[in-house]
Amino acid sequence: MAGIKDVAAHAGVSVATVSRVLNDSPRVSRETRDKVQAAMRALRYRPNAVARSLRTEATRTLGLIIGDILNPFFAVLARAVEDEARAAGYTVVIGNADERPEQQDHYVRTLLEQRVDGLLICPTAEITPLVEDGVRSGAPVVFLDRTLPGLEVPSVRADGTEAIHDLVRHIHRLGRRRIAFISGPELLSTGRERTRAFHDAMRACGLDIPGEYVEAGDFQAASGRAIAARFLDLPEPPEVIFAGDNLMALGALDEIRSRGLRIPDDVALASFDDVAWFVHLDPPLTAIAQPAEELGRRAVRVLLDRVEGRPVESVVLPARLVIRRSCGEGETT
Amino acid sequence: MAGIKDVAAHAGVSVATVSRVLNDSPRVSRETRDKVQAAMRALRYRPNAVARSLRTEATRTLGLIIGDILNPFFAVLARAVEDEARAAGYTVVIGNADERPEQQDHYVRTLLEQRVDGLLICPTAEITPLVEDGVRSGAPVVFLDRTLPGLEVPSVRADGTEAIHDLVRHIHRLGRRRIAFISGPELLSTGRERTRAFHDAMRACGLDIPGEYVEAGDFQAASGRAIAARFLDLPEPPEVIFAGDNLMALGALDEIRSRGLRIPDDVALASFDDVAWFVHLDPPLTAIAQPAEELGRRAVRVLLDRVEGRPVESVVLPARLVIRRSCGEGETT
DNA sequence: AGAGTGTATGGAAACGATTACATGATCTCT
DNA sequence: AGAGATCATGTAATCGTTTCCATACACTCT
Repeated sequence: MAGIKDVAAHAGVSVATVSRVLNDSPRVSRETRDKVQAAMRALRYRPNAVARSLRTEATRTLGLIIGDILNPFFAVLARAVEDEARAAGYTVVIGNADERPEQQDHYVRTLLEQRVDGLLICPTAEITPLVEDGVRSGAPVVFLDRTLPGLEVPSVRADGTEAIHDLVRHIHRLGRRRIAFISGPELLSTGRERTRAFHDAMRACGLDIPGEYVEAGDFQAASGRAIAARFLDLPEPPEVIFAGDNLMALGALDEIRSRGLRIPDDVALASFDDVAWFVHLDPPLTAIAQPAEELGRRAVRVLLDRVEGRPVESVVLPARLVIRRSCGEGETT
Repeated sequence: MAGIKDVAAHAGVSVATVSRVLNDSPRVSRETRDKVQAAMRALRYRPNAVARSLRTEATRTLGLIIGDILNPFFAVLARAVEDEARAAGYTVVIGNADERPEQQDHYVRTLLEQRVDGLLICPTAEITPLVEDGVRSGAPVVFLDRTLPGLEVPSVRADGTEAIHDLVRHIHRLGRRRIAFISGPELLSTGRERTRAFHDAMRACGLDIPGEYVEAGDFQAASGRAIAARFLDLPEPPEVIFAGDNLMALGALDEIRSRGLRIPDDVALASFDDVAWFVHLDPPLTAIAQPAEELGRRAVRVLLDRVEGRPVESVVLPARLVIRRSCGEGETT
């Protein structure tokens, strides 16, 4: 493949000059520029980004490590990150951690070796030595959606506390009292935060939470289904099941349906995470919507602030309750 | 950041030796290896993939350009591609063309400059000069899901013809005759193929297709809804609406619901593309499932065959009909 | 006319790895 | 014991850019 040298030879100038037109420096005359550009076209020249990156120590590439592309929440996040990055002239490499720490590590290693200019991580579970190391040695990292305690890393995330209070109040007003919660893993900041908010909200409404009414899943559909089954098998089953993310809500939905129970008459269902097609379910699912696109965009901006040496600040955006029909009707908000 | 030189100095050996342990060449003694590895750890050395790629002319990176991450079909595809590539020691960079030719071009340009070792493209619409150029100048490209006529490029795709015949027969057996089709864009090979198969299948069943019963959308939800609306406004509306992809099916579903029509009693609905949550709709949607994971995996293998100089062959996998309840019941297959 | 100021260009050294070739040491075989 | 093979290691060129510095020329100004 043609290189800058070939172009220079073809145009009868030096490589320095070619490089200058490549980076459109003003220090080059009209005619020379034309001559060089003609040569580039003639040779179908494509700049070699690898060589350029080696020299400039910048790849104009961002890494994004997410939990799972198949989870619509992350898909939306990824999409937003990509759009914002492209607008700023960056490419993004997406790594699918599949919620597994080793695989997350695989990607931080690879992306670091790839010398991405910045790294957006939705941390899976606990802090791994590799991540800690990377952060300490100054890699420009920003946490997205989830945080890791004990590390000085800026983060961009949604806070669902307020929305969870709204949800519990909404349910309470509809006259239901026995609410069970399928929580997320204790290891994830989002899991902890939601569990805590749920407890607080229940207390604020004067509601009781029997020990068997809270159980932790792993943010995957299967665990949601299994836990919902245990809830429904209880001598006094809950009137409402609240799932800590959209996949577990789906699992719970399956279990409820397979028992021939009606929603919301026999048992109500609500979900943290709103995804596009919840509205198509019957009944449409009441859910807590995180501002996913906004999170993605803001994360890129914060990361670029870090990369380009501007002061950075963490961002927390509120989630909001979207009332549909799966917890009952007859209320206007 | 520490480079190979620093490691060499720290370990008291030459850079060549360090490089050798890096690529674990057998030509290095036990003790030297240990010494070097110790130095690497001490300096937190991370090989610079950029430099390595420049020298070796290989990036161990694959590019994947898809229509839209938010479309679950592509998400599954992307996921499978990633998994297979990782297993083979490659990283993949995903580009979101958003079904826009300019954006697709943006990514082929970027990825080519990035010197990816191979490129998987789900071509958006017609052939652009850039793609044609790239292919002609020998870039290792494989088309995925869709093909582009007139270019000698291996492709991996699903063939829905048989499944569409099955669907039409299924509907016919249930006693419905008036079937309308929301087709995809004529410019896309998948759009053309499905339309053609639909016509053939109808003819084979001795069914008529009035001109107003076939209209082309753009594979996005909004167009599906608009077209479904026109179908339902016809003096003699169809008994079945068959959508050319999952997003348009969703649009059609919205329109049907908003008119208070029942599925399948008032009008039946079927979709090309099966996505995980169709099963959760009420009623669960009858659909044609493409072997998306398999397509993704095979595409990577074909691409790597090209990259690594083995003989390549295009792959066509059959899609299959998944009968649920949205076209009516009472049939066992 | 000579000094000073710009402007367009070229030469050559980096960037961080890989690798062909050279070298010296040790071993094996007759 | 010396020739040759094998082994561990080092030296230096190279990949395709960017960019610092030097240079040569054309102006302008006094």
